[in-house]
Amino acid sequence: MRPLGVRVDDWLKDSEEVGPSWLTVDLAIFTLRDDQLMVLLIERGLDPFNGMPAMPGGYVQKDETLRDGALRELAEEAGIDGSQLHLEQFGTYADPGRDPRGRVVTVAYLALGPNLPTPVGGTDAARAFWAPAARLEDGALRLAFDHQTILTEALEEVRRKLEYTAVATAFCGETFTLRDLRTVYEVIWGQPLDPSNFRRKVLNTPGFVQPTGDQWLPPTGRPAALYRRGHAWLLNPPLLRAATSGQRG
Amino acid sequence: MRPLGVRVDDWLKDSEEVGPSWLTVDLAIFTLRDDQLMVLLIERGLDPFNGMPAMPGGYVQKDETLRDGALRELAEEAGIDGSQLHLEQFGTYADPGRDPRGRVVTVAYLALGPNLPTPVGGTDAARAFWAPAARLEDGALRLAFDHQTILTEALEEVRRKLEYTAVATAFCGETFTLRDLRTVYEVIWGQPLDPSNFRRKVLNTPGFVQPTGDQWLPPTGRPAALYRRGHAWLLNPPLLRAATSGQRG
DNA sequence: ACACTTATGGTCACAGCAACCATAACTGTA
DNA sequence: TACAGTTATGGTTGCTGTGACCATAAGTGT
Repeated sequence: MRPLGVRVDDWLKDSEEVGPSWLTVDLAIFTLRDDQLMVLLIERGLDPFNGMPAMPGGYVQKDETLRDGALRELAEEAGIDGSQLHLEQFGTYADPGRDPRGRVVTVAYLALGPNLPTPVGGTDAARAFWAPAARLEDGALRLAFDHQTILTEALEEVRRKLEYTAVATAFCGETFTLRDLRTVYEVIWGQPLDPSNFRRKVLNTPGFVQPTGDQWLPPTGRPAALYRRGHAWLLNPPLLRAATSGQRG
Repeated sequence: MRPLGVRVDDWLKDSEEVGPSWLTVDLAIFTLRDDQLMVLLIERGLDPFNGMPAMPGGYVQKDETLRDGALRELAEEAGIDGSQLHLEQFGTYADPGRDPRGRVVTVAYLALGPNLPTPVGGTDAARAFWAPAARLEDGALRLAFDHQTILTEALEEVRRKLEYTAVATAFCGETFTLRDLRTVYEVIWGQPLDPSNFRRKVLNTPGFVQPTGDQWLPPTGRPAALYRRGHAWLLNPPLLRAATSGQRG
């Protein structure tokens, strides 16, 4: 092992309480396929947890920002060009016991995109595949490290952000119909929405979507107007889920 | 320098692209004093940036969780017992150039509490003091590292969370009047709110606050009922700012 | 008794919403 | 061509929550 290439405080040098750590990014990549919310997993090709499913991710290189690292891993492990999709940091996990190799800090990123391609095998990962996001919560999936926790929290973050931000458009292509956008909400929230009311709310929210002027001809039915993302990120008013069951708080 | 005490992947060992990093937590500590939102700063006692104001924080120790590290720094540098206040991770900053000593990753925590005490000088910090949060945005303050960026983002996070969560109660004591709670919103949003309407919204939001049955006698005026925090965290419906000026999105 | 202050409660007009119905514009088939 | 089927779009109605504003309650000190 080579010595550390960093200078540290005098106090730090004398202390045995602080040690170096390894910095990684892990990606919670969600997309919509066949009207289902899917999450990208890889099968680990190395110990620890060899053979187990895990989040795509890897070490952040020297002189690389977290975001750049996330984009690189997105390309390497999932074959996805990240410049087209929504990438957002959402949490950092560093519990001492989370990785048997030592103190490994992972910064988790949310990556959302429209109908992403079937992933090619990456460089490190033995295999990459889409799994229904619902599997994360029914306990039918056992993941490496604390990735089960991370992905569950990522999923909840997506659901919540759908209400208050325009993040739903990240699941649509460059242009999309209101039907496409509504399907995003319906699939992720797991409940049908009234087309007419949805339309009114979206169009009355300034900056949510912009009409392109073009139309899309469905296989059957009336043509639908096409839209693209607006400039707004925070939705005001928010597009709230009906407070049907459960607690409201 | 002692060798690393961690095992790493074969791939990692061979690579010069990945190096160790140092893990710190930095704290954005906000409180209300004299009807002003204040942020806690320390004056650095060490290079780099010796003598400059900075966020309280420090290295995370081995076998310590991020949260425990944040709580320890809260006690060491600010003399604050963190068990009573709201502590929440909100972002991680790791740009290669952010610290001249090398790759230092900092996980930023939001710490919110009611009228916190004037800080005693900490162990590392030369001096700790409260500064008006408004100073963060008027450019009158120059902070060490990227702390200016971090604190500005923290402030925006607080403002936003006020709308959608019950975080405002974190700025109040164990029990509080609706006037106290309203003052939190008024100070942080910088706009007056109608007492009557505020009352109705808060009481109609299930789980936001619970009446204690006790009263508080102000120096003048009618006694006010006392409340404590409710069980709800997400507010439904949210307590939205009036969409007066500016963009709504 | 009175003014002063603050908490609490109510009214009213209006905006946004859910539920529902109606129409438009395309497809394919008899 | 006529028609059913399908989907997008548009409108109506009753209800709920909101902002602006007014009224009352319950303390203080003079």
